[in-house]
Amino acid sequence: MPSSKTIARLSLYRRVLNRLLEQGKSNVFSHQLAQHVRGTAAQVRRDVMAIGYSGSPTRGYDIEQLIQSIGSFLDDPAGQAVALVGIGNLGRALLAYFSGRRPRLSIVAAFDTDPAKVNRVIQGCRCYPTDKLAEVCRDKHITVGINAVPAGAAQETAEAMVEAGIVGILNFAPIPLQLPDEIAVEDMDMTTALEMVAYLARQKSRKG
Amino acid sequence: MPSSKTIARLSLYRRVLNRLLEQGKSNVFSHQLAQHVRGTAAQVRRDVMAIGYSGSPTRGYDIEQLIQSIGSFLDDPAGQAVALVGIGNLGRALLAYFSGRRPRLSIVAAFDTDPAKVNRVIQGCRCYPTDKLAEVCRDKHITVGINAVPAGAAQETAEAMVEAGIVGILNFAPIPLQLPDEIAVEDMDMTTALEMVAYLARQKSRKG
DNA sequence: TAGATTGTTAATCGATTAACAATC
DNA sequence: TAGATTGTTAATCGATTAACAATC
Repeated sequence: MPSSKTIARLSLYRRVLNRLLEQGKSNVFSHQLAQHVRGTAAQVRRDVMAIGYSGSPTRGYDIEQLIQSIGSFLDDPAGQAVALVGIGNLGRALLAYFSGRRPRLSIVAAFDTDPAKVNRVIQGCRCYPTDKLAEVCRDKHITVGINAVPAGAAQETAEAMVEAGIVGILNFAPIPLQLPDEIAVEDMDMTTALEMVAYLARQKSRKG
Repeated sequence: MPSSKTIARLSLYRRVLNRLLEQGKSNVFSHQLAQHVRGTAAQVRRDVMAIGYSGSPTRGYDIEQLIQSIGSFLDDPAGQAVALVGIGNLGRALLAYFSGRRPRLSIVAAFDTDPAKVNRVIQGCRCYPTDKLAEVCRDKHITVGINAVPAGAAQETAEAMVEAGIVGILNFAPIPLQLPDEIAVEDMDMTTALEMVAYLARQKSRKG
């Protein structure tokens, strides 16, 4: 049972490895991979060991095999269906990112309360009215949700998601949701991230 | 010199405190604030101590004073101007979030290579062609940038930002940027976040 | 005063770093 | 074989937790 940080790094490794594969490379050393992800070689080795894959002292890691190891660790073999709630600008950007791109983890339904937005197909994804959430989630076996509604509606939307059987929520609302502990919540806090980068930028420019 | 995690938590505390203030509350105990941010009371007390503010044993923290303490710690008194590069769906969502909302940290210019998008005003923010980046950043004293361009253009865009004098970048590209250490970079990795929430959801539903 | 909370110190826990033997 | 890298173990570092005195 690796830590959630290890999970996050594995996800990133996989994307970098896929790009290296596209560039025609077949193997990679821990320090090379570390450089691409702004990490350390020891960290990479620990993470790879955690999923039970082994490298070779002279060739490092076989990229294709490592990608497959990460996949069999991170991905649900049966696939996981994702619901997006909130079809504003952010929602549409998320549809472009996650609709139909990856077979094992893909947005299969979008929801909004605005009647003008429903019953359309955006980025290949069908849009439904939010009050059909429970019904559609049941029919499509959706277990993961993305909450991209305005701040004021975020808490009640999240509760409706839980009601609909969703057990993991990617949350874009600027304030943490109050949900039962059985629900996995990951906050994408853009305000905090911007304030942090602004603070760190000021510290850096003071030094330099 | 608090850790970057402390910085992130302070940013979140401030938003929660502002909402409590709107609800008419004037003071808050560490465990109450902790509950709102899914943290611990001890953590809250440590963070507050780190910025030199003190509470009272009987009344906890004065909300208005604590907000002000956090502000004088996090915010640049002179304000920091932010540039957004990439006016797609994501960029427009970011403009809605960050354009003109907060006087001390606000997007003051947006950039895109698409001629159809420039020389307009979106969410009160003027749009420029990307090749004017250096010029506009100099004129408007911009030190912070948001990178919201498509993945393929992310690295060269980030380099142009650095060239233009930007020292802190909020990055939405799915692969880490290769930049000098003097630049503060914060990654908003939506792919990792979604994969992580999907993984954790599966673990939770296995248990339950 | 009694009671709950705060700030502070000591103990614990986990993660990172460093050192080293094993391997191709 | 020589050399660089891997996997493993011990040492260090930092952060969290627990215990306690100070305070309103």
